[in-house]
Amino acid sequence: MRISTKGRYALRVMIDLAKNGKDDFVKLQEIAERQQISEKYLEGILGSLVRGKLLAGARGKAGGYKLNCDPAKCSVWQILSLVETSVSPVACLDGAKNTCERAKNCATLPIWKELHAMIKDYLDGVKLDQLNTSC
Amino acid sequence: MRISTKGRYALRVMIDLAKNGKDDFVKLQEIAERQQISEKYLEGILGSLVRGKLLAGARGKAGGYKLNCDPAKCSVWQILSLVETSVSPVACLDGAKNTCERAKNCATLPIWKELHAMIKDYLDGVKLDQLNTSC
DNA sequence: TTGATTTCCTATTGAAAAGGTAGGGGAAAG
DNA sequence: CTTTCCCCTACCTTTTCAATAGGAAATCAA
Repeated sequence: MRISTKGRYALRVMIDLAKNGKDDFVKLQEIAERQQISEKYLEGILGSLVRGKLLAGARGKAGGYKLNCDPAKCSVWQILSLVETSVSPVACLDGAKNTCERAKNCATLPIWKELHAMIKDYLDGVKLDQLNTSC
Repeated sequence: MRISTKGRYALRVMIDLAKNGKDDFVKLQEIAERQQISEKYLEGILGSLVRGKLLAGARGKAGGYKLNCDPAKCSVWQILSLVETSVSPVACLDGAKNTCERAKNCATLPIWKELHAMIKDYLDGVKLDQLNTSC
């Protein structure tokens, strides 16, 4: 998988909120400004994170976004899964079942499968609270 | 990194030649037919592998392509590096030095670096002769 | 030395995905 | 009634992917 801007932005925002949004809701505008990301673009990314329950969104005057997960349990993999269009190294591993007709006797498939598992395991092991939130 | 068709084709061809091209040169046409890949497209991929010394190419009547490396030493990583436009999970790790201005205090960079190292190590550990050349 | 064969090299094309931008309508909270 | 998220559609630009086209250069055999 190639990490797109969506994934990188999402991760940065989660780190930002782990640091700056402990109690109160933080406005989209504020996050966007601090992270130097277009408001409108970020809106879509935050929407995915809210739908995925990693963030809580609140409307109205004192509204905004807030962490909705334990930073010690929330993994990089979880975050990326919510915003990336694909999280596998090859397209044939994307869906629930492999639709490639070569799959049965594909000599390279086992490599991609193991690679995918490795990446998932690693990123699932890195939690939000292990990341340097001081910068 | 997302593995593109170039990378996957290259790997399949290397496996093919490890099996079918032990001594003689094998024609492009023959490889393309066996692997069901467009001749012209494959030509470019094979060119990269030749320039990278993993294959030997010979022109003329009895020409074609042949393995130019020890299958016990040639790794998947080596092959992919020659044909993929990028082999890192994020763009900022692509060049020799990181040109991202956020690099110095980027909280996420260490993750991408380690992820990249993991992927490289794994794929560098898988050699051509460990792959199932029977299918 | 001519002509067939086959790789080598460069350019071009077409389609899809990435990375946004713009706008508006609705719901909820204060 | 203002603020803010929420959700949707449409549009745009750039880059990458995948593939095609055409010819030059080398090899070898007759």
